Order: sequence, then structure tokens, then C-alpha cells
Amino acid sequence: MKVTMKQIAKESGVSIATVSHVINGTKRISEEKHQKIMEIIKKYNYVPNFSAKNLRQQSTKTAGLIVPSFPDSYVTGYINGIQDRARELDYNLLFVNTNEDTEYEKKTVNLLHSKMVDGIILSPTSMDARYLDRLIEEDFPVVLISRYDPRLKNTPWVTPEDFQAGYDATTHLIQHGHEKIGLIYAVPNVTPTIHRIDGYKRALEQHNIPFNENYLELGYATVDGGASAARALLNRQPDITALFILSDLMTIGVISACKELTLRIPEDIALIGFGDFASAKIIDPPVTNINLPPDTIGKTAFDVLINKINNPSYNKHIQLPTSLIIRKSCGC
Amino acid sequence: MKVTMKQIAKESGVSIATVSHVINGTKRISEEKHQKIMEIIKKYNYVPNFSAKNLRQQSTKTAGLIVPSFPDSYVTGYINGIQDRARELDYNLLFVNTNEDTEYEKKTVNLLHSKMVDGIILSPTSMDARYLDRLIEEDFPVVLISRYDPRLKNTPWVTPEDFQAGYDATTHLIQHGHEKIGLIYAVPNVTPTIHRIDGYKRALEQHNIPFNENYLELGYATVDGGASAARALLNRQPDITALFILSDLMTIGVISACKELTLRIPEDIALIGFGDFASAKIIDPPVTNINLPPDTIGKTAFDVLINKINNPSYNKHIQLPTSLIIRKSCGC
DNA sequence: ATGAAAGCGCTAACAT
DNA sequence: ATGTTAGCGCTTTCAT
Repeated sequence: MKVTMKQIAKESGVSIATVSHVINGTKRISEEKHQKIMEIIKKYNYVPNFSAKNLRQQSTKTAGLIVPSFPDSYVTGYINGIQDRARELDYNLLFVNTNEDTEYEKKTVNLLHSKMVDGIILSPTSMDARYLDRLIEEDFPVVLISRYDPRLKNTPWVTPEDFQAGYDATTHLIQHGHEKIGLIYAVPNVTPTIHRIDGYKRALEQHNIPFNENYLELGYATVDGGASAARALLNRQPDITALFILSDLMTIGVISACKELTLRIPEDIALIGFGDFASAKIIDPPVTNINLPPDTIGKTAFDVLINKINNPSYNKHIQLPTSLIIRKSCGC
Repeated sequence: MKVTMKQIAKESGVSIATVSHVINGTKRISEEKHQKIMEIIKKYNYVPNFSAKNLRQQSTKTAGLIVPSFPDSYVTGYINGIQDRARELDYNLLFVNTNEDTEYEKKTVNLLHSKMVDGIILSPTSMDARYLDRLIEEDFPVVLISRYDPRLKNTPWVTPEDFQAGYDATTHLIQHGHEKIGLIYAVPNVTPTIHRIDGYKRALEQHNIPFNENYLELGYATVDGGASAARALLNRQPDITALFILSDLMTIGVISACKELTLRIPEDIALIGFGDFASAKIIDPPVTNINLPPDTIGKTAFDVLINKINNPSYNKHIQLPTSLIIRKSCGC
């Protein structure tokens, strides 16, 4: 059986309240008793029961983190950033991957809300996250990462500059002389996809290149998903000379597919990926990617959560700049 | 303020116990009251307070997961497997990355032990995990994943067949005619490293190739760490014709370094990595890897934890077979 | 400086 | 079938 404060108190010959004060430093206790109590605590390796503490204090020093997919270098990256920051601030992290399952997401949010955590960082599976309104009205701290629902009032979020990134990648391809630019995305109806496509459209428009709906292709956010999407798209639109891919695992699949189809990169088809990944520079050819700084995004999101916990009206919307990491696949 | 059972009871005109029974299905309650209570619950979107429930039941339906590093395709992979299984079994996961920091690991284990979780899955940073003895004696469920301390009594673990994998990779290289085989590892004094190196030695021995300590190199488990290690090793032992690398991020770094050094793979230097990663097949050349089935390892570890929770004397040691995924970097 | 005791929200044994 | 109540381990107010 685990040791409780009661037993520590008994063995130390003091009251349970005194033990509590020694542990939490909430009141001055005589040096003598302090020593004695600490000794017994050490002897039994006593650690306070968190459930009891939480129940009493209505706070858990743990944060929930709900991501829609995993692994993927971008998601993995911001998880890492969040974890680092949480650790620095002495918070724990309850981690859930919803696998793009909206119902499971709702269930999980409810569960974490039921006082298991002090707040949550969430990347919702769907554009419609209004089910959160109820919690937000109660001032339960929620911060959105990467994806957000603009209809949600009083809810901070942190994302990359998706519009700009889509614009930059497309412009770069256009500057290489491409006009028929395919785009492969993974999750429809979420802000990153929408904004990146908006950036893509804007770049085309500025160069008087007509937008063609058929150049867009939806794929699963996996290696195989990317490969299938590339095959389908290139089969339907053989005139495409460049591809812009919105997730790193798909980028890998697209490159595989191109190799199978004996399409040379970048000669036959130029390529820019989204989310820089470790092996990008040793792939043949090295792949040009948009880097969304995942680590910074994660750290920032956690800081925002802490602000939100301390101040329920905190409501910053933060967009972090991306950068185009130019290698060879774009034709440079 | 959050709604509690008390208020639900009051508003439904029943006792708090009846509400509890309706929620948990622990007793037959008349259809009429059942309906009424459910209605009120839905109206307030009531969810039981977990801390209270946990405190009462001494169980939390959440498991701790402590990994030593992140990201890395192998660790990421087993996290994913664990997460999937946990979800199937309706468990939550408290996730912590220790970043190979032993003190932080101890602190985290203590924290999770204090009744926040029903058990933990741990990949220890150090070979010496005897500090766990205390918890194990209390029958706190601990299962080790990937790495283990053989001195720990009554502690199940699940790992890949590291010895066999090291043996297989080395044998394959030997069959390609290599005798001067370098080995780059990341974490000394943990079972996977030790066993893989043992497998390597064994293969050499069987082919009457002398073991040379200088062919071993320690590097950080990152892309840059792999690159530096490769430069150092190849500089010291230019006679090396093949390399066996024990972690995927390092493998990527090693390939970069070889490219910088204008060493052709596999002609000048053959290569086998450990831990198959998504982009391995589109790297130039495609890289031959040992696949440790991370997903299976994760799922199995979670199942083992559940068994351990249900039966404190459960103590299986499970080794899962690996496979050599042959591509081009080995010279095939 | 220290202690007694109430109470956080829930479950479950017991009573009706 | 339903209700009463003790108590999980802790913090914290109020007495002393």
C-alpha cells in the first residue's frame, strides 16, 4: 500500500496539517519538526497523491494535447516543442492522437475537460469546432494549434503563415516558368489547407495564370496516399509540370510515384513540399520545402496556453513566418 | 462553475447515488428516473470529475509513457502503436520525453507513480534502472520497452531481437565481401546497443574476421550527430568499406556526410541502417534497413501493461523479430 | 507554531 | 428500487 500523509504525520508525531505545510512551504514550521518530517518522507519515499491534491485544488498542472495525426515531421516537431516548454514550466502532458476522427476528438475533449487537465492545446480535425463554445464560455482554457475555427470567440491560436507560404511556393514555381502547377492536399476544410490554396491561387492570379480546379488533388496524409494522389493527378492532367504538396509524408510518396512513372525531377516535374523533414537533403534530388518552424510553433502554443490559464480573456492570434528551403527538386 | 453530481441529483429529484448508478450502470434504475437523469445530464453536458473518481477508485484509466528521445521513426512508431492500443482499450496516455536525462526520468516516474496513472511503459535512459525496484516491490505496474535492465525482477519488457538484428545486418555486409565494417551507435550502456554490437561481433567471429574496437563510433542520435560521427570514424579508419548505423536520424546524417566526402554509396562505402523510415526508399541510393516493427512493439507493450495491471505477477519477456529490408545502400 | 476539522466530487456498502 | 453515508488523501480555515 502506498504511504499517505496521515501515516507520515503519525510517525512524525505531528498533525497532518503540519506535514502538508512542510511539503508545500505554506507556513513556517519549526526547524526541528521540519527535519523530522522530511526524514520520514524520505524514508518512505512519500509522494502526495495527485488525485487528492487535484480534487482539492481544482488544478492538475497537466495540459492536454490533442493532435489529428501522427507521425508527420511537422506534427512531431510541434509536439516536441510543446513537450520541451511544458517540461520547463513543470507541466505534464496528456497526449492524444485523434487520427482525424471528429467524434473521438469530442469525446477526448470532454474527458480532458472533466478536470483532468488545466487546459488543452488542440489541433481540430474539422473546420467546425463550435462544439468547443460551451467549454470556452466556461473559461476552460483552450488554444488551437495549426488549425483553427475563425468562428470561435475568445480562443487564441498559433499557426504558420499558411497563406504566405502557399503564395511563396507557387511564386517560386512560376518564376521557374511553370504555369500548370498541381497541388496535392490532405485534409479538406481546415484552415491550413484553405489558406495555402488561397496563397496558391493568389500567386497564379498575380501572374495571370488561370486557376484550374482539376489541378487540385486530395490524398491521404501518408506515403502511400501521396503516391496514389500523384498517380491519379498526373494521369488526369498529364500537362502538369510542377507539383506543390501540402504534407511531408505525401511528398515522399509523390517522389516514389514519380520514380515509378520514370518522371525526372525536376526536369519532367518540379516539386515543392510543405514541412521540411530530416531526409529532404539526401533524397534524389534534394527536396525544396516550405519550413513551418514546428518547434517554435509548439513552444509558442504552450506559452499561449499558460497565458490563457492565467488570464481567461487572453486572446492572441499568432502567425509564425515560414521559409522556403531551396534545394533541387524545384529546378533551382 | 462546473456541474457536479449533486446538482444533477437535485435537479432530477433523486439521490446522488442514483445518479452515480445511472452513469455507471452499476445498478438497475427505473426507466422513468433513468430518462429524467440522462436528460438533465445532457442539458448540462455533465461529465464526472476524474480526480474525484480516481481518488475514490484508486484507478485512473490512464497509463504513463516515458520515452528517452523524440522524434526518431522507431520511437515515433512505437508511440503510435501504444496510442492506438490505448485508445482501443479506452485508456489515456500521459506522455513524457526525458531527452535522455536520467534525473528527469526519475522525477517523472515518481510523479506518475503518485496515483496519476495505473501503470507506466518506460524506455529507460540508463542501463541501471534499479531505482524502480521500490515501485516494483509495491506492485506498481511497470513495463519496459526497447531497453531494459536485466537486474530488475518481476518486470516484463518487450524489445526487438537486437542481437539477431545486429548479427543479420553484419552477416549481410560480410556476404558482400566486407571485412572492415564500421558501426555507429548512439547510446552506450543500454541493452539495444549492447546486444546489437554483440550480434555484430558474433557475425565477425563466425567469419574469422577480427573485431576492432576502433571501428566503433559513438554519436549523438541526430542527423548532425550521425554526420559528425561518420566524419570522425572515416577519418580515423579510412580502410572501412561498410557502415552499420544504429539509429535512423544518424543514418540520414551519415549519408549526408558521405556525399560531402564524395564517397559513393555503396561502391566506396556500403551502408545498413537500423530502423526503417519513410523516405528510405527514395534516398539516393535507397537505404537498406533493419526494420524493428515499431507498431507491433508498441501495441504489444501496451497489452503487456494491461496484463501486468490485472496480474501483478505477470512477467513475460517478449522479443519481436526484425527483418532486413534490402535496398541498394548495402551493395545489393 | 500547531492542530482539528470541513469538504473537494465521487463510489459503494449498507439500510430501507 | 432508491437513499444515506463513510471515506478516498489532500488543503486550508479557524481555533488554540
